[in-house]
Amino acid sequence: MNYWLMKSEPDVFSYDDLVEKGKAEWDGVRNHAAQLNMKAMRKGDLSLFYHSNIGIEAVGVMEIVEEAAPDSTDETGKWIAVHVAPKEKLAKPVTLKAMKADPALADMVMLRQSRLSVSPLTEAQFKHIIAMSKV
DNA sequence: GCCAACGTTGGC
DNA sequence: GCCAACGTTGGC
Repeated sequence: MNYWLMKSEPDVFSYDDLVEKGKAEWDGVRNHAAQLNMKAMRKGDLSLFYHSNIGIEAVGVMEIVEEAAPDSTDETGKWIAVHVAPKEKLAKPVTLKAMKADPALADMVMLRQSRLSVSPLTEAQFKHIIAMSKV
């Protein structure tokens, strides 16, 4: 099982929007590194849902329910998307500030490459962030 | 194939 | 609104 972190601007698509829909295509990713990460996703993998720009914090956990398939919003046929479903809303959001301040997360890919919209997490990083959300 | 110019993302 | 990081485009 692998762990991921995926970003969305909440005024476009928020975690609550995902909860309302029940299941959604994670489309519109137009970056090769992010695409590679999505291709590596397997059914049952878990991902943090991170709100960029507004909130700037991890707010929930979602599950990959369908592996990479053509992005329905893409007409060129070059890009893929995965489908996700909400799993658990974090009791308390974990802010970027808190993640940056925590030495246990110093190697997080997202912290090192802030513009990457889909990035991997180690199991330890994932569990650490979940623990932070429960304090 | 290199690199300058430009556009976009995302945090502050 | 600004700026850093970084991806893309286009001229050579």
